[in-house]
Amino acid sequence: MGESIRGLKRTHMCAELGINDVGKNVTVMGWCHRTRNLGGVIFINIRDRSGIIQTVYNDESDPEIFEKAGTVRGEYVVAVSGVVSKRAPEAVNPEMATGEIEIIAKELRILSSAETPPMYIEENSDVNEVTRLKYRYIDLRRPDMQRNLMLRHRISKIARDYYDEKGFLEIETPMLTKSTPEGARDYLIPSRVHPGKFFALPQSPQLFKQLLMVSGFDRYFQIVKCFRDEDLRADRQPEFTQIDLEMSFVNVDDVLSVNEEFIKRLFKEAINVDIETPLLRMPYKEAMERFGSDKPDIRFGLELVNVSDLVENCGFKVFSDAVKDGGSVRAINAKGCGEKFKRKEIDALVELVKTYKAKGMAWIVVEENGLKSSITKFFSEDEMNAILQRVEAEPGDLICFVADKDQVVFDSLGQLRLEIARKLGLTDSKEFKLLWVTEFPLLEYDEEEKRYVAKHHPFTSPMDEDIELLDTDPGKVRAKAYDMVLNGNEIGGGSIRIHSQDLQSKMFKLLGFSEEDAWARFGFLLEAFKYGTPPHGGMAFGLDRLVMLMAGRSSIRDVIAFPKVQNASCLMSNAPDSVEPEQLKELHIKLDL
RNA sequence: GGCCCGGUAGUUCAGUUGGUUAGAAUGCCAGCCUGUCACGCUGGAGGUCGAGGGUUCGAGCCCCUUCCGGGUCGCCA
Repeated sequence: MGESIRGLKRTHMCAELGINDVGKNVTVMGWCHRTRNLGGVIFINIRDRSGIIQTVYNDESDPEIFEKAGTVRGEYVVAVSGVVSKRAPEAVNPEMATGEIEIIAKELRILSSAETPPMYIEENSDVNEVTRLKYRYIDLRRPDMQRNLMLRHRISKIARDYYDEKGFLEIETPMLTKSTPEGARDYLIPSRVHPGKFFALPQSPQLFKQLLMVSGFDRYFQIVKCFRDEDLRADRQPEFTQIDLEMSFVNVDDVLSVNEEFIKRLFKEAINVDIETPLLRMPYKEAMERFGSDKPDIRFGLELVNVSDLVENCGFKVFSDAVKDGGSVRAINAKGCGEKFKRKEIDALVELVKTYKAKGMAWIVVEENGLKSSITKFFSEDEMNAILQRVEAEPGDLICFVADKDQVVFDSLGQLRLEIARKLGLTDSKEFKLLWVTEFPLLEYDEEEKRYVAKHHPFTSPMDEDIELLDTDPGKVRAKAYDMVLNGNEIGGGSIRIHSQDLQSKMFKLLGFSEEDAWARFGFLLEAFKYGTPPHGGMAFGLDRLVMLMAGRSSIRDVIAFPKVQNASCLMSNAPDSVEPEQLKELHIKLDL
């Protein structure tokens, strides 16, 4: 049981106080961060979300309050009234924001006692994530977690202000929507009123925001939860938040410029980082060829080099066959790594590329007086020299090759490039390199389903100059689609949408939907498009990822108050959980486990 | 669904070739201490070694199964 707060009013947050407040009577309230009992004097550090301040209790001057202070334990919630006083010069704590002052306590109330917490309340504590998430409310007391969520708030606030100023309206779209089988798995919600029928939680407000364009709202945005029932990753949660927006009467340039200005302003106002605009724009094809990724990390080089033409007729069948089978052979020159990396580390890189379906990785260590490699014997001296020249090899370098289908080569070397950069310490989380990746392919061929699927979504507009290819070579069609990429992370993406019915029908046909299928799934949108549709397009930012990167974290769980763990459950609330048979009966659901 | 890593005191970890009563630090409790700030000193309590089974004279350690967590591949229009 705690004491009453009656008669006390908080005057300041702990860390608001400073040297200018000396002499003032103040009241602070917060958690006991730490106590130091020296026998005749007790110090209690009080913590709230602003920070920490030291309060002092003296046996001689006030025995009653001193005795009470002696009973205070960690994480007790207390209210302290007293006088702000300047610390003696030798007692100043330069490590502390409020280290020049302290509160000489006149009144102490214990508002709530506390059991010993299951973890330390301190910056960057490396407590097991199970404990952190089970007791998330305590984990969130840690100063770094509080900063993360305060940064998240600030980012949302800046987004609202910015888009509001640019004429965007925040309009809510439904959470109970219709399942659309394309794309990610939906979270389903059974309908009590309609036995056997289900709502789906939105994977994104895509269709609704397009309808808002049909309605003439012209510019829409929303900070909105989205849901995807897929497996989790360090940067993927089943429920996540997007800054979602859509604009009418625009082309690609219009969308990119309004959003890169947002990012510029966001970085400046939230974390005081200057971003140069306009951002670099790189076509998808170039990103793949140079970086092996559609979300290239351009903080460092280590670019891919195509050596296919040099090895097409060489004696090393792995290389020559790859080229003859329509694939390629590409290399990364890991500068200086021939000297730095031990044989074991190189073997680990070989294992890494195998994860991405490469059958292996050939490598050459360039030494002062020769080459160390198992593949040199397959090449003539001229061939080898041409390769070394192409990759600009110098003594000390490690040259890594992958030969395979282009997609495998890109995937594996793209990941290899990131791994080498990490090992070399080239990825500074305080450095922010942004770019747009543009001209994505409209379609991807799905080997399993034996048909084309939309790379972005089926409403994405093809590029005007490629429309004719829709009939002849759909795989080559580029889309008016774009991603914003930050340090190798996709932080946002969008497209100009199709607003002509003819083109939309053609799209559905390409994707293998019959007219009936298309209408069954997206009829309300197609119907709407009949009644006057402006050209429109938009994008969405992944708020969680954006906050994560701006906070310098490597998991989005660190910027989400109550995240799910890898099996999509909540360790704190134990959701999802079973329900009463009556609830299922009402929903007309029988379990088949 | 696959692969990799992890689970030992409240917390973070150590634990040798399988061998006595499973240790350290920190936290917690008690006592002492009037300027500390990760206060200090002294003492104390605290363990289902994730769970189950097996091998063995003997298992924290070896084997099998399983649960939990993390990373990742697949998946994520």
